[in-house]
Amino acid sequence: MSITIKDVAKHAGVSKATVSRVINHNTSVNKEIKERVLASIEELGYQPNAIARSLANSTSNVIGLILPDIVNPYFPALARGIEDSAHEHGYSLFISNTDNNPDIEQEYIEKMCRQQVGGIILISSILDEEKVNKLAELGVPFVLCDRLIENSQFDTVSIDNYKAAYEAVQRLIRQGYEKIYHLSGPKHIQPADKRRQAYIDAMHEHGLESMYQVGDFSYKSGYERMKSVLEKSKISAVFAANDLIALGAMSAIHEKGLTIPNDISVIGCDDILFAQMSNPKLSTISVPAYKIGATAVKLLVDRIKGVRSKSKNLILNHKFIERES
Amino acid sequence: MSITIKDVAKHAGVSKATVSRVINHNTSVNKEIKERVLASIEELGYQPNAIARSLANSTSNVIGLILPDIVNPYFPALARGIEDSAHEHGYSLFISNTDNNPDIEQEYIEKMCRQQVGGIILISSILDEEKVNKLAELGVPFVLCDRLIENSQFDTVSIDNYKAAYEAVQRLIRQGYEKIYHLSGPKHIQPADKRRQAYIDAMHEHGLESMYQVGDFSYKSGYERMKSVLEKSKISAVFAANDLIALGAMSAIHEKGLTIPNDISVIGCDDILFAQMSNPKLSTISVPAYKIGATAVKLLVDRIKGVRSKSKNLILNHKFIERES
DNA sequence: ATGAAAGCGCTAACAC
DNA sequence: GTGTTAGCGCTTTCAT
Repeated sequence: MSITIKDVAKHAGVSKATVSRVINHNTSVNKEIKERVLASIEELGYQPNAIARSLANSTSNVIGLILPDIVNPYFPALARGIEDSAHEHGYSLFISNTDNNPDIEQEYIEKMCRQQVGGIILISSILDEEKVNKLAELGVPFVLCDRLIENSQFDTVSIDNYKAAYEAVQRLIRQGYEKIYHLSGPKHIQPADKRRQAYIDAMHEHGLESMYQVGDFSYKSGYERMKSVLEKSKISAVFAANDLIALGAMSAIHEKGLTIPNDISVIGCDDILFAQMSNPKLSTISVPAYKIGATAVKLLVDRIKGVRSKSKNLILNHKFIERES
Repeated sequence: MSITIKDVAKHAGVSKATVSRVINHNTSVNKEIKERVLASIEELGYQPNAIARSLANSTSNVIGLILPDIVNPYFPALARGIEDSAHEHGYSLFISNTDNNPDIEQEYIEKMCRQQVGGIILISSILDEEKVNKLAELGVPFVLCDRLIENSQFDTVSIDNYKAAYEAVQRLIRQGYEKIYHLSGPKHIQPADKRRQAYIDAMHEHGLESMYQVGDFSYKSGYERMKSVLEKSKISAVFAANDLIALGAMSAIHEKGLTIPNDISVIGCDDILFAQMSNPKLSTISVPAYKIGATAVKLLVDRIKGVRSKSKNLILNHKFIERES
């Protein structure tokens, strides 16, 4: 068995309560005693048991992260931002992948509640008002990232997906492209919906015809859709809903013997690690994933500590990155 | 406040112990009573408090994962394998990134111990006998992945890095390449050391001169080293210690106006997601990261449950993937 | 400022 | 087979 607060108390010749007071440095304790306790802690190598603490406090220094899939290259940076910031604030981090399955998502939320996490950062599969209301009943603070519902009682962090996509399409149009195809993301995944709508609006507002196809946020999906598009239509540019799709499209374009950007220009979204490693290097909308994560933790910690009660909806800045595609 | 075991006991007209017995279904309880308790649990929506459970058991259904950096594309698949398998076995997962900093690593290990994790999966920065012995004193089960020290008291999972690299180099030699350069990984990172040694041995055993440079496991490092190599030496093939380095090297080669594999052939190691997305697609040694993760959890869970006491050192199979580079 | 004692929600002897 | 009781290690009234 390991050293407990009782051992320290005995060793320092004080009560458990006093030891507790010095390790939580909130209430004041006699300086001399404090030092004696500190010395005992040092000497015995005492480490407070976080579990016991959590039970007594009915909350823990743990936050939960629930996301679709850490293997999707957009998420590692987000997760890293969350992890760094969490540890900075003294929290540990639980992580689970949902594969966008609402049932699994629900299961993990419950599991984390049983663990009495202090709060949860959720990148949800599907979110509607009803679901949000249910979450609120759980009594655990949530921060919603990327996929959110506006004006909920929860804090949220994201970029302005509509604006980002609109600007990107507008940029292509201004460069003279007219046959711009959109390889969209899945229906009902909020950023995909927003980016699609922005594309449609931008095209129509410039008197151009919109052409798009819904599909997965994956390389394979981008590759396959692009392949079929190339067989049917003559297009001059592609706006992909994310970089993975864009990379897949690039592969299909190369396979067809066409060159990028001379024959077809491609732009993506996210700015994942590989956007700068592709050949040619992918031009894309940079989404500050790391910062979104770090910011989400800040909001959550404030909320846990009760610093703030009004919900905050933060929109971080995106940036268009012009590279070679 | 939420529903506790006491509420359920009262509602079902039994003692807390009985409720505890039914939710842990180990000891036998009267079928009728059992159903009554189950009904009460259902009706009240009772969720056992994992924290209280952990305190009483002095262990938790949580395992910790400590790895260098989730943003490095090799690790997401590993982490995902661990997460899936952990949840399958009823465990939650803590995660922390060390950036290969031994002090941070130590800090996280201690933090997880304070959380009374059931066990820890460690991809360590630096591991020597002394350190391993210290870890053993902690009394928490560890499983070492990828970077390990043989014949320790811990379970380990990895591939045979020496063999994998040796085969890859041999393959190049058999194809007629002679001027094979090795872009190695950092010194003292075990897989990097093994791969480097295998390269050196393979070259010498075939009467060829070994040429290599140590560096980071990063794209940038691969790019820069390759650039300088191209200025000085005439080489015909590159064996990179990982895919990120290989991708960086490919970029430098393209920049120089050379083509792959005609002028220079490149092979990597890991088979990260992007190996199959590059242009040309990267030939590489496939490391079964997901499986390594899933296997590590299995070993750990067995160990936690005391199924096995002798340590196991598992070597999973790698596979050479011939693509276009 | 400090100590004694109750309690957080659960499990595990130990009795019956 | 079931209930009673004593913890697990910590925090937090409530006295002093």
